[in-house]
Amino acid sequence: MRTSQYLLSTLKETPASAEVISHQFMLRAGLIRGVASGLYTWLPTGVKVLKKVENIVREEMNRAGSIETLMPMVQPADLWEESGRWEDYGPELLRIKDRHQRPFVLGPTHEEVITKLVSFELNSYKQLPLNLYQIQTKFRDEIRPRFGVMRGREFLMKDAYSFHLSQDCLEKTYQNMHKAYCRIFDRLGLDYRPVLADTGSIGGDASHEFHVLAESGEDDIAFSDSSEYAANIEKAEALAPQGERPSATQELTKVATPDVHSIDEVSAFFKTSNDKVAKTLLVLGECEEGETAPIIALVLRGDHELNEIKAEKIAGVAMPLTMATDEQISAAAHCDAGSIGPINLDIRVVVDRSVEYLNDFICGANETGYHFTGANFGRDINNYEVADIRNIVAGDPSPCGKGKLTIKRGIEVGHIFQLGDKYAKAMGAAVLNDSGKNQTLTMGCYGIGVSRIVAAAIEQNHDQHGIIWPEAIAPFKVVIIPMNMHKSARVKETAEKLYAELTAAGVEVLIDDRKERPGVMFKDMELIGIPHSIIVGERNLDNEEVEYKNRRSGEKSTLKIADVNNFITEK
RNA sequence: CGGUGAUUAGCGCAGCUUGGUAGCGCACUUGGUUUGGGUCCAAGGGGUCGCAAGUUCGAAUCUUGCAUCACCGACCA
Repeated sequence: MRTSQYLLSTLKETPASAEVISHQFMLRAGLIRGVASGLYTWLPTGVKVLKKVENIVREEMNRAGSIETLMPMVQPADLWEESGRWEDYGPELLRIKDRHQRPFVLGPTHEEVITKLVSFELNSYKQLPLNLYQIQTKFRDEIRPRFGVMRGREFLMKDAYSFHLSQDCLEKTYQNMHKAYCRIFDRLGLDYRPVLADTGSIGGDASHEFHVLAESGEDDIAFSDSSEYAANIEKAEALAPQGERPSATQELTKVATPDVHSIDEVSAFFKTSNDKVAKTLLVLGECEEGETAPIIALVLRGDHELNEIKAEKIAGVAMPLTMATDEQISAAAHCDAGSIGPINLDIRVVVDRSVEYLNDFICGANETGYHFTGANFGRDINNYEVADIRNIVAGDPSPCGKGKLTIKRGIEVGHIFQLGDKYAKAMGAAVLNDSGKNQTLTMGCYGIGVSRIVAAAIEQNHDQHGIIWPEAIAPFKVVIIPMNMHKSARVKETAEKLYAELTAAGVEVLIDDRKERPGVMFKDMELIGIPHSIIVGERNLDNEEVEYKNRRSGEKSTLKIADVNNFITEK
């Protein structure tokens, strides 16, 4: 490709709307342009990268025995009514009508379509297991799109669905997909980790997310420092403290604490630390429609944060988790939010494992402006349940039993999980088994955010000058940068010869044949992040040489012109 | 959806307080100059100042409403 005949579209300045580095470089290097919030046009260079990611995903899915299909983005509403998600999915599902006023949705995912398909196409156990995938555009009407294509509303996704008669068979495919995902991210050249993930409402143990590690990631990942254990913080279990709870040494004492509300204020008032204070949050419990929701108290140590996923899983707690309003708080605890405590509270009380271990702690007295000191379980509080409801913090013991946890940020680029029979049951996907009986299928589903990978790769591979593409997904492998080609016939001739040779050898090569000063070319090519540069200048031609520069290492060397082709081809 | 801020040329911004014919840098075009790290000089083209209403002789500027965008929060297979 010649830059003179290409659409390079680089920007010198960073558009003000781009917050994260990948978004800035994607705009500056001419990979994407915004069209509306969360919607982007992919420019030629961006498309080249996107296609490379897509092809690696496709090759490895094919290799793993998955079969490519393509489903429509626009899906009829009745499929979603059949699965129950027309009601459940919420406003993230974009609902549209056709000219006949018939309702449709823009597909945020394709479980409905694929399961319906399979229910028609499969009749016999002999056709199982089956694993189908597609690489296709999804639309999710995110509340807040951000970070460019990292969280866009329209994005490219690879989604695969597998169908089985037995859990055993599903687990085999699941493991196979796990391996295929590792191969994909290995080939992409990314620093990634498979981590245990929450399975949502489906339950079961088997769900993994694949995270690219980067500071700008939106998820917290917990790692053991001495084992392979890694889990999304939503999922990571906080173990109960070891040993016996220390016994009570103080009397329960009510202390006036005027204008003291937050945990920080409480611990400052009592000149102690947050971990000696219990905070009590009131949430709504489940109830029948029209009834008044019961209120449930969740008690955490002052220095810990509530894990909403864990809290939602407690039987009787409303899903989604809903905090009580001020009115509900004063009705249930007879005080303001800043003075709630578990003592003499006549509602259901769930305390975190770490709280139960406390002795002589401080908590609200359920009377506005008062706190208790010297609170103790067993003596002052007897009616309570214990559960794991907090986020783990760095330094907690690993749930696997080995080592302590550290926390890093990750970008979720893949997610695999075992779906069970939720959709198969709803959409009537069943086959005759070997005893001639109708049997509902069990499913797995496996997603990769293809467009998000492009952004994640940049987050992980850049410097102050621009992108440093991993070799496998670079838009071009090599760029030829001629110095003052329009002045020097020798330079032009050599650059053109190398361009022809490399092109003939099947190398993706870009030649910068613009009439630009060298500095402009260098800056642009570094911004775009092409891994290898060949610089052709008068300076080296007398020796039949050109200069080579590596984008990642910065390493420079001179090459004999005759050796360039082999040198680049072997890279 | 709550909070914050923004909206003036393709991009980055000034002008608004104190109303009076719309500016700067980059990019673009032309000519010259320069040529191994975003040269320099000159001349150009490009904007009904987000939209609507109001105040006023006169509105980018003041008032009101709306829209869009971004950030923080909540939310998120």
